[in-house]
Amino acid sequence: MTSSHSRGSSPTGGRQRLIEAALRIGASKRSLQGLGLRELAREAGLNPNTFYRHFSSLEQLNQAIIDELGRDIRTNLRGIRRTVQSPVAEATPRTVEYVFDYALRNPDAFIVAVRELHGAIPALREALQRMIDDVAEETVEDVLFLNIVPGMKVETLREVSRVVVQHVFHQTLDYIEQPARRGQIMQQTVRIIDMLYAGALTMQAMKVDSLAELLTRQNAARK
Amino acid sequence: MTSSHSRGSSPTGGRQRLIEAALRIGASKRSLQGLGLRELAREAGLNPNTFYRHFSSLEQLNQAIIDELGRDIRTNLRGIRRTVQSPVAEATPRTVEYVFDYALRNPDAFIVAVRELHGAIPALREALQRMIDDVAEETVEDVLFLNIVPGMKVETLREVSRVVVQHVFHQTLDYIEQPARRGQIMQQTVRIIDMLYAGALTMQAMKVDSLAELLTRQNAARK
DNA sequence: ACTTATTGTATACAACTGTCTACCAAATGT
DNA sequence: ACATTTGGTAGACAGTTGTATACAATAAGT
Repeated sequence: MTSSHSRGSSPTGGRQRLIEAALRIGASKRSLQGLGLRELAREAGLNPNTFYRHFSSLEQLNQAIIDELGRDIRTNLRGIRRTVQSPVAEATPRTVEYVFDYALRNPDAFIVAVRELHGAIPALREALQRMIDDVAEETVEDVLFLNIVPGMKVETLREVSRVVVQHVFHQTLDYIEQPARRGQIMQQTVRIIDMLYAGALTMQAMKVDSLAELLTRQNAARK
Repeated sequence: MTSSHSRGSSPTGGRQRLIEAALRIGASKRSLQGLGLRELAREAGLNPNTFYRHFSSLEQLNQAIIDELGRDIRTNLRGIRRTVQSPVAEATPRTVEYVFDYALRNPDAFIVAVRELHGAIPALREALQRMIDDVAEETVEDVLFLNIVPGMKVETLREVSRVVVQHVFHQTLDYIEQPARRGQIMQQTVRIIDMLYAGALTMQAMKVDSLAELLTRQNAARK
């Protein structure tokens, strides 16, 4: 021990250090519920018991991480709406670019978030799913405002946007972990999004409810 | 202990029981790497040391689960190809229906698989991703053979199919966990798939590379 | 200046963990 | 018939975990 009984050695405040340690371990080693109080304190460079000064249980730590993650991601993604209203044609690629870049600057948070979206802690899972739904709802508003897909039914738009947000969210993991393929991943992600909206638009314009109908309709028109 | 020192009480073979116990715990409590040898044996109703009769380490257990999951899911999904060649228009809904039904009969396996796809064990993650890619590749072949989306570039088809398989895979979780919404989930999933293929088809037919191009092209045609 | 929170540390303890060695019984090959 | 392999059990070991109690030092309130 370098300087025992002195608090000056930890100027950062233990609470934040513990949360960061949890994200670090959760991103690399195990999932959030697997981590132990002592392992946590060790990673944070603190005495095990210091944990109890800030949280009364591991569950509360999870709750704190939920809040931290939710607030962080939400506010940052909300910032995108304002910065990216540029030319409408560039809305999707700019947004995806922004999200990926943000993910790259907070890799641990994103890795843990994606991981826990399918993880074993229901509370965490639900909180993350709610966040995705919120972001999707904002996306719907943006798409409506920018009139990107004119005349599409709001309900359909909502369905599609949820899938889009979920897909982008998942793709951030590949983007983080495969530096060599980042350009390709971003390009493909944008293409997939465009295809989804294009398909929804086409199916509605042709007044069909399935791909099969669309094809027979087109075949009929061709003759 | 009911009948010690007699093997007749466990007719099922311990190895399988351990794997099943691992899936059960992995699906409900923690992620796979988090589980302990003793907890495992307890769940399986075996002596902790029996574990060593079948696996020399927890890593080997993971490997065994990978094989088990991979083989199981792969062979079952392959069976779909043969049973579902019916009317082409019904190919997608029938396939999705089959997959969801299969997931419903093996919920633990699917929960663990989806969870570990984004989990902390690289080997497991890669194996599952490879499985998804394989299934996507088979899907490509099927789509080509049934001529569902005539004249689409194979490379595009591959991209789209990967996303489709991944999406369906994720949706199985919601399908399992939300009995009340099953009808809706299935219907939405099929719709999303149709939209994706429809969008890819439309964009290629119109010779555009983005949604924005498609819209300007359509606007021009309308005048 | 004196009390009181707040934040951190040290020590102790029971419970649990992975692993080792030794023992047991049924199945199997020859 | 007998030795060997296979699948299961029992007990013991050191290390780790969560938690409780007691103590120290800085910060803040009055």
